[in-house]
Amino acid sequence: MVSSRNFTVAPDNSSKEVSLKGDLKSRFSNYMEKDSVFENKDALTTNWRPERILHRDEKINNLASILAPSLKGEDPSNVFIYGSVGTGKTLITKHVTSELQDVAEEQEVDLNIVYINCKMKKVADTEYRLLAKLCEQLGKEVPSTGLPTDEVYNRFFEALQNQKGVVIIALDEIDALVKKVGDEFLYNLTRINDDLRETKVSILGISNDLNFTEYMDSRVKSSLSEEEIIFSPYNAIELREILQERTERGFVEDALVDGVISKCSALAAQEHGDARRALDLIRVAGELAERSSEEEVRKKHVDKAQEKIERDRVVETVESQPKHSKIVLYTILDMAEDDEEVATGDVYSEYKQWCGEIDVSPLTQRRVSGLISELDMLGVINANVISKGRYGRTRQISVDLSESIRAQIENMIENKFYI
DNA sequence: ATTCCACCGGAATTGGGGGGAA
DNA sequence: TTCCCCCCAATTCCGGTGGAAT
Repeated sequence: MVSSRNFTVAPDNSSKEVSLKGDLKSRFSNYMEKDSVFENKDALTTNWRPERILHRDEKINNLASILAPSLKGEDPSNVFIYGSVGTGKTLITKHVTSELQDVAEEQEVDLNIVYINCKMKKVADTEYRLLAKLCEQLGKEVPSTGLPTDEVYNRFFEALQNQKGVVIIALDEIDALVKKVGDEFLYNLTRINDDLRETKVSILGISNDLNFTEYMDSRVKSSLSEEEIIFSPYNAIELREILQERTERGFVEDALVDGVISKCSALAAQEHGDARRALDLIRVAGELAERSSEEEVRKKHVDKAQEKIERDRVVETVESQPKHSKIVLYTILDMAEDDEEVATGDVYSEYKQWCGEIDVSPLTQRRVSGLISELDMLGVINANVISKGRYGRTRQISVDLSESIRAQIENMIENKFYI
């Protein structure tokens, strides 16, 4: 703040600044005047709610009819929605619940719908935080830490008692939370109705994992999946229609060269029929076209977009890893350069060497082993446990990153540790 | 059919940092 | 201030285990 004030007031060498400012100004105004390929970029993001939702009529009706009893003050059955990423689960849930809410308001029915994404880091990714978030949504603030979980649970209960009517709790990405903290909280949630008088709670769980029920206690399973809706992936044709619809809103006319939409849908269809991916591809392709001052989005931009999305994803995940994870990754990158595949033990001894050089005390092998499997799950490296018979079992670690991504990561880590 | 390596991976625990409430 | 809580990385302990070698 201080420095910016100094900068604008500085009286001397003003000529330099003026011209600099002028440059910047003209650059900004150029930017403003330049014909954008985008008409409304929001329409190309996943949280945009299109007025027409394609290829999901059946699911919408299905969910609507399950939740409808709430308008009569009856508690709807608990629902479980399954489907892999980008199949429209969240979109449909938000759509149906907001319509439901509107009708409830018109009819003056007591209905409260709470939507929480359980994967939100530091927000709803533990039992405590989920309950705290639920309280908050029901209008009862709870400190973000400090209290015993029981206490938060009590406050949540009180908040519910003050609601009256039906409360629908939508828990998105619930599989991630259960895998992390177990299913006990769900058991409590499903049984909460037994103790409530005026309020009725029903739960709408959304899971990316189709085999998720296996992680749950059978009692929880049966009460939670009174109703189930399964979302199957979109095929390439459906994806194309969805993109067609969105791009009409998102891009200016004729901004897309023929075949660009098909290309995006085909690529996304290959990757499990993921509509989110398709949208990301075409949006980023547009951004790249715009950045290189072109007025049309071409197929080459889609290729670049795919590379950029992957690079951003990897760089971002690596950046958010703890210190030692980065060091471990660095040693793996270094070793896998000449050796195709490396074993955990090799990585560990090399890792200890690095730690010595940069004056960091090394972690145990157990921990490093854990870090390696985390990096594997994050899709940064590949690791498979194999048996070398007489010579033990270990992970076979390999790196399958494009040269540019790899270089960028190595650079980032080197800068961080002055290697 | 056994042996036995070089780890894997679950579980329990710790320790330091977040923060209540009284 | 004291005592309690939660969170997360990390440690300690330890019971497995696939399959080449014997």
